[in-house]
Amino acid sequence: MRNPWTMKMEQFTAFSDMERRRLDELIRARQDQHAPKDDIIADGAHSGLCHVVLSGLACRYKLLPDGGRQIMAFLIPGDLCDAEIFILKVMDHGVAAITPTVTALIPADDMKALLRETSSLGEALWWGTMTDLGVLRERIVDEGRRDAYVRIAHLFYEMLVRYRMVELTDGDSFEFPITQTDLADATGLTPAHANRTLQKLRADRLIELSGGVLTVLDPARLKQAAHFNGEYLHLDRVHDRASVGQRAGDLV
Amino acid sequence: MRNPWTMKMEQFTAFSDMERRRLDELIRARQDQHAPKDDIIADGAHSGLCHVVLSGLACRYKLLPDGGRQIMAFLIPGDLCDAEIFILKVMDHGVAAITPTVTALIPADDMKALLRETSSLGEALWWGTMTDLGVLRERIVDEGRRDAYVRIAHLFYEMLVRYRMVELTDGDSFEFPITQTDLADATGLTPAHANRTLQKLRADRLIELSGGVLTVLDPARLKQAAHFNGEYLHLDRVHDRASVGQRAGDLV
DNA sequence: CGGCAGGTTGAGCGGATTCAAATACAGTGG
DNA sequence: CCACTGTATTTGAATCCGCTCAACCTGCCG
Repeated sequence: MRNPWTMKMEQFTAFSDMERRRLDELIRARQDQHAPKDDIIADGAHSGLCHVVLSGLACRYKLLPDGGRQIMAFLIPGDLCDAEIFILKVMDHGVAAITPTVTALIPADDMKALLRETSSLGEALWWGTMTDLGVLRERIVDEGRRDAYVRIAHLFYEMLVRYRMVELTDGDSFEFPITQTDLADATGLTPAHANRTLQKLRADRLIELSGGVLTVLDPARLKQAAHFNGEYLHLDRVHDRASVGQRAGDLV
Repeated sequence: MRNPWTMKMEQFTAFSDMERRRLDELIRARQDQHAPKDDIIADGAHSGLCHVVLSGLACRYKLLPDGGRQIMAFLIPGDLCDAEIFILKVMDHGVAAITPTVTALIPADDMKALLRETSSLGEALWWGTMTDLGVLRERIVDEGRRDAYVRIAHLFYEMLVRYRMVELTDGDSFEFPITQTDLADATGLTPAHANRTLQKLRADRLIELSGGVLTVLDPARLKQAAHFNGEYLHLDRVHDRASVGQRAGDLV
């Protein structure tokens, strides 16, 4: 059982056994637990530590002067929370746990040392960052030009692909325990309207969402409803892995 | 007169004279001109060349199945169009010229060679990428939680800061020759509504926009109206430069 | 002069919001 | 086992921001 960080990066690059062991060491050395609603990284912080989500669910967010909140990204196992730590002084947003979340803490210096040793990691980090950029751009299209129905459908389909990358899907189901308030904050809707739209998706038999588990009933139809085109996730370089499950690349 | 790329990166890092000369060489070696509406980089392309905007105005965009367009970012002199070229197979969006635009073409291999020579450039590229991420996140807040008035005000104030970084402002004026259609596509509004909102901004004496020149009449009030907090641009590490003009950092 | 792109304006519509109240549900303590 | 509590979800009605679609204007250029 590989750790989700390595697993995600192997969507793009191939590590040697030695590299994999080094990554496992980094992940195992120091970990932290976070309760729901707690900040994993506070806005404005700079700890010198890199955070990788190992289990649970977290989000990047910004608080607004009027008390509102905008969730800019969901972070699932395998995701790096703060690539900016290498270069920037402070975080320009916060990262908070949504469910109980375990993170690995990696000293920035250790990471830099490893980056000098192995170019695969550098490439994988660069790939991860470029993919994050792609995801953000897609979200801008969502909020700018797609209505609530398509927007939520798009988010759900993207999450299906991302969870499959780290082999946390069970068929077309996966644990995604967000509240409708979270969903509203992520999509730029009000909770009331997110609720109504969710009901339409359920009525159309595209998804089921209850008990914190999201089930995609018809991936092909959801993909179509979401106007989803997965190029922005850049899974086209996935190399063959001895994976028992389905491959994320098949969804894009 | 330094080139705008170097100038922008020097907001963050300090180059030696030798590094500056090498950068100038790279910029001068090969350039290209682009007419308005022409693609500088097509969606799906992969040329092995990096593009840096030297003059003019361009945008990142995606076309939608219904014929709509979403502009995800404006690219001004000094901006790198395609950092993804180092690692990804294809572009997941297009870059098009808005006005006649001159770009420098840098072979990815030359760039990589220079990256090995000097760590300053690597840091500056990483900083640029992290800043791009920050800008995208801020745009998500714009479209998700701010109304048309604040959204446009925010865009204009951000552009003021960015233009000042590369010393292309004349006081609080700068050339920003976008059509209202472009503005609408960038903010997720319709041209009609962008027009009405623009008129409110003019009526409130916050800005003037005509003849392709945007003048910020009252930076402090515009900043307030835009709910602008410039942390996400990460100008806090700006080192002292012998700049004759105003400093972008003063605006954030 | 005609054509065209960009800008402006108006009327009517609708998706999403606001605000409120009702309902479901899990956890907790009596 | 059942009230009690707090949180999440659901529903309703009124309202509004921004959209649609259309017409009209302006300046520029061939």
